[in-house]
Amino acid sequence: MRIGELAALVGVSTRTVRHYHHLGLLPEPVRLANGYREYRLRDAVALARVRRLTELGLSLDEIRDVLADDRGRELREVLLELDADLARQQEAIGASRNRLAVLLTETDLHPDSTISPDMAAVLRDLPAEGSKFAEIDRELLALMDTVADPADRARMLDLMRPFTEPDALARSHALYRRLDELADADPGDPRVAVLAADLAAHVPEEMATVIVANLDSVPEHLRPPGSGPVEDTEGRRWMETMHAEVSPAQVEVFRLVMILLKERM
Amino acid sequence: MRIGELAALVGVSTRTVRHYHHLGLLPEPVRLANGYREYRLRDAVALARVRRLTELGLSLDEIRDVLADDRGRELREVLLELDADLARQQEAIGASRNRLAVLLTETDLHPDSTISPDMAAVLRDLPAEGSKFAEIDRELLALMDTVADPADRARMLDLMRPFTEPDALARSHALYRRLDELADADPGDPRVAVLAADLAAHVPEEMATVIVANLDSVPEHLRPPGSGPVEDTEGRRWMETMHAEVSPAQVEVFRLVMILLKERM
DNA sequence: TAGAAACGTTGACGCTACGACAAGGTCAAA
DNA sequence: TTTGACCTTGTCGTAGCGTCAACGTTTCTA
Repeated sequence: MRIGELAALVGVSTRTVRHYHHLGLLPEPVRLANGYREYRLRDAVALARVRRLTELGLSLDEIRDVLADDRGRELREVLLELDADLARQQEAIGASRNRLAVLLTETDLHPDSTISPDMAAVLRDLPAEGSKFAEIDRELLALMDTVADPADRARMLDLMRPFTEPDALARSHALYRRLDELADADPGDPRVAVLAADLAAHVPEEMATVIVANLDSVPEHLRPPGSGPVEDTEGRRWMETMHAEVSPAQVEVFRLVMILLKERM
Repeated sequence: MRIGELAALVGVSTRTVRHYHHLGLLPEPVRLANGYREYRLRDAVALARVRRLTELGLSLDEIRDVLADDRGRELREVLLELDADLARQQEAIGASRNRLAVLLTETDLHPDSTISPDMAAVLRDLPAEGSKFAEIDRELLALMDTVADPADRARMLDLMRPFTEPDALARSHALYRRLDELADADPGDPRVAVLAADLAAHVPEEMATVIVANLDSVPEHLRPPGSGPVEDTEGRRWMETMHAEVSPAQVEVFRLVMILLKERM
């Protein structure tokens, strides 16, 4: 029997047979005078054995180990491990399909599959309307939605709910507009302190708690207890990471908001 | 934001980020004077988007297509296809686990996982007892068990059942011994025709039917209607492929058996 | 009997989605 | 000043073969 017949008999390619020779999974048979490999029935049996094991999901390395240790509980252990692995895969696939099912039912409304439907609803209720800072908030929300784990995500959605009510929404946009107006202002501008107070008042109790609890993720220069105007570079760089050009006055607003929220606790 | 922060924020390695740049999944951000990449929030959002899609099981190529065509039913089609694919995988894994479960309960009795438990039982009932031809039959059975599809496998097991009865077994071994005895005999030996007749008589009706129906898988020189002794090389090479050294007399026995089975129809 | 088609041989590169180096340059703290 | 934690590009490795390339052998056909 030559390599093509053998391969056809067992249902693999000749390349596969040679590959198994190369890895030592299948002994090299005798060669004819012309250099062709000459196989016998036992080779077909051995090859079929290897195939069965691969179809069970064993890696070729594992198969080599099994064939080496030949017979014994070694195989049993490998199979048990394999079964556990397959169980995990099944779970993972099931989870993926669940997410897919949700996406597929919602994808007509929101063709962006990279955010959850719940968050998509929130984002729809919080339009940016041309404000740079509103856009930042939207991006932050989208990011946290994809990055946070499900529990945090649910918590965050809870926190955002108050902002989707109509009059809260109107107030938000007024505040965004006042922030945008400070683009060319000085940090000492009288509007800064007023806006900071209004912003802090606009933050619901629960969200304020969360913000204060996470103050250490805010750069040093924006954090209370600090006094005096923010040094330009540091806080500004952080804010600009958030994608927009930020003026010193705007940076100062956020520093004051942080202080006010902290004091409210 | 530098690459390390970005990666940590989204939960991937820096290598992954650079890989996505290389594949064009993520735009290269501006470089600082020192050559470092400087990221902004939008990059984190984009990266998180890619991650979501990979976690859904899309390949990076598919993601690039989705991002290029951006928005639209394109994505929906990909997701539907993906879901079908995952369903297939689930089925395949389920089938594997079923086979594994069977194997794991039977593996104590038969530590060879490459043959089905049913066939293992048949092989246990058909010991070779030192006969070369019995060994060939065993190997053929093992091979067909791993290569054939389930329906054929079940059919084959049915066909083999008569041979596992005690007195059929005894008769089989007597015949195997007589075959072995012809190792050095001449094709014209008087025992040849007698043994062929006894062998043919030993084959149950159903199996004879199957053999005759598949005569075309038997090499030319062993097939009826032929007369006169088999030409040495062809049939012999085929028999030897079956792993044992075969004498011309033994080859002739099989040729006669084929003729007798055909006549019986 | 010649040529083509269908086999066989070895060797090398390609594919996925990065991980793990190497061999450097940059930057902040000790 | 040195150490350590970053950053840069580039290359090799992974699993299980598919798919050439470049060549020799066998077999069928005109």
